[in-house]
Amino acid sequence: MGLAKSELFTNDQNQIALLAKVFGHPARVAILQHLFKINSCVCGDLVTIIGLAQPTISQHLRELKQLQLIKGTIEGTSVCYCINYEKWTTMKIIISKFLNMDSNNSSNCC
Amino acid sequence: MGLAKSELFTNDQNQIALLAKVFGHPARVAILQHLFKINSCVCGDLVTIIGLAQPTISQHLRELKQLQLIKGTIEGTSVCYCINYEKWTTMKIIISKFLNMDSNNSSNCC
DNA sequence: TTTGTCTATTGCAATATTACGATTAATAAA
DNA sequence: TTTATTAATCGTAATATTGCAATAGACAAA
Repeated sequence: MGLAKSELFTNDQNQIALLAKVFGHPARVAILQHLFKINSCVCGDLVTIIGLAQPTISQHLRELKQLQLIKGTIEGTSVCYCINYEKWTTMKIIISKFLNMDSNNSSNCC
Repeated sequence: MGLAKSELFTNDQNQIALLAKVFGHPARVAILQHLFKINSCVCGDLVTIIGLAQPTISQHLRELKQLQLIKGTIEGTSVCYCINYEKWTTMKIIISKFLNMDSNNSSNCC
């Protein structure tokens, strides 16, 4: 079907999946890593840095923007992107909570 | 295309994406949460718990097994699944490192 | 052996994702 | 105004994902 049956799952489970999904492509990982590395806005040169076509990068940026993990500011003809640190922190709390499930119990039965 | 151009990215970026992808579906999130919750093997009742058809659950389990995040032990006619704590820890280190990129620099420019 | 139970696999339909060429929209510069 | 630059959107092709019915395979019990 290609469509997840999200009504079967809790809001928490759906939210974790939604956030994780955006990290599920190396281009979006690379974009985020670059934004953190330069620690300021990136205006335009992401296409050159990543190596994918401009519409493709634009599509990946839109997905990151939809989850508000990045912000875009219009600067003349170009657009400057940077990390939305507030949302990044919120996301990190949700994902970390999920990843640290093992801290309670760590006995392996098999 | 539907196919990521993984040759454009580093091994690190591809690995992060690959791991994140498996968490990008609420059913797999729910399966993992259940395995941690009961803290022992689950033999067979995952289909009842999740509410998806048996072949669908089997498919999700296979993806989790491929990344070795879970282990399956044959127990008579049924199969018992449990968390692979070692691999879980390895995965957690990789993802956490990625998520904590913001700890170095946290000044927002826009 | 036969029957029942449980899980994996196969095959397929519906939908999603990825990628990019072509185009559009917006602004800056000439 | 015209031209150039930059990014978003549209349209489309190729591939991936999700979900399930049907089937197969493995084992236990009768």
